[in-house]
Amino acid sequence: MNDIKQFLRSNSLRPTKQRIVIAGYLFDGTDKHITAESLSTELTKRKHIISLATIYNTLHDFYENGLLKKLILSSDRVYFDTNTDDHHHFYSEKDQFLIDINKNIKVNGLPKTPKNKKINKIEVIVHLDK
Amino acid sequence: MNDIKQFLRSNSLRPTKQRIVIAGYLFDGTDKHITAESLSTELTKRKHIISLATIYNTLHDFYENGLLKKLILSSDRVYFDTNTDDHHHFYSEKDQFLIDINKNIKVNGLPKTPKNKKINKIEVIVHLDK
DNA sequence: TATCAGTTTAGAATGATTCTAAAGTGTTGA
DNA sequence: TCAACACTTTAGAATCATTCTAAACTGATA
Repeated sequence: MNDIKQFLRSNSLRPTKQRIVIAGYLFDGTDKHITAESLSTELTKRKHIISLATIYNTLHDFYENGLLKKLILSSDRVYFDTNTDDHHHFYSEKDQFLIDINKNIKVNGLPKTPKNKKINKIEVIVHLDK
Repeated sequence: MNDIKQFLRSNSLRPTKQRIVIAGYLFDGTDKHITAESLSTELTKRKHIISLATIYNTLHDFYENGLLKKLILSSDRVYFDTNTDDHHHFYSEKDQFLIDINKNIKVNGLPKTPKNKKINKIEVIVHLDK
């Protein structure tokens, strides 16, 4: 709990009740893929009632501070990933199925980066099913 | 024009006025990345007034019939790509910048596909800037 | 050319996300 | 310890891409 406060502070986030609860859940040591909706459901299940607006704010704040990765996989919801290491994903739209690929993937044969641009990150999505 | 009609028919799409216009624009030989909005703007510029609903319907129909690729890159709009070959993309969210990578990319080191799943496609997105 | 299934369309509805502005709360300095 | 204020939270409204509805229209067929 004080760990969490310190953790938030060290990421320039004021440790409010809500952020402490959310961070406590998200960063419990197990990698998680969540959406605003799924996070809200999970917190409610644990008797922590936090408004959706705050959940959106918090996910955004955590993302902006590098505590979460944002995944754009579907047009109807945004996923966040608590694993912020460089990694990739298996994804099944049909089954809402999302698994990290932590193995070291190599992408070979990339052409020259467009003029005046820098590569920020390379994302590999392995789409399953159809 | 009759080419386009045949083209639509051969893809089990009834060649309506609107579809002919849209297909004529989309499949003119040059690869295009479009959104419903950008397509609407482009058609309006060419004096072809087609309702947004029809534009959405048509993009969806073309996609369902394999004439377009769908690209989920941003949470606030869906891109379609007239290049349906296996290929990848450079993408800059900041600049709404999207370029095909047609070179042969190889992704090495993928782990085993999850049980009972089949790989549908592998998508590589090279994110530029930040 | 009549008929009808497939299409188009205006306008309403949807739903995730963002915005607003008012009330609440960490933090800081004295 | 506490006043003061900047930062947060929140309910509810607003936004906006996309989908839905159901009525009018049209390509295909016989």
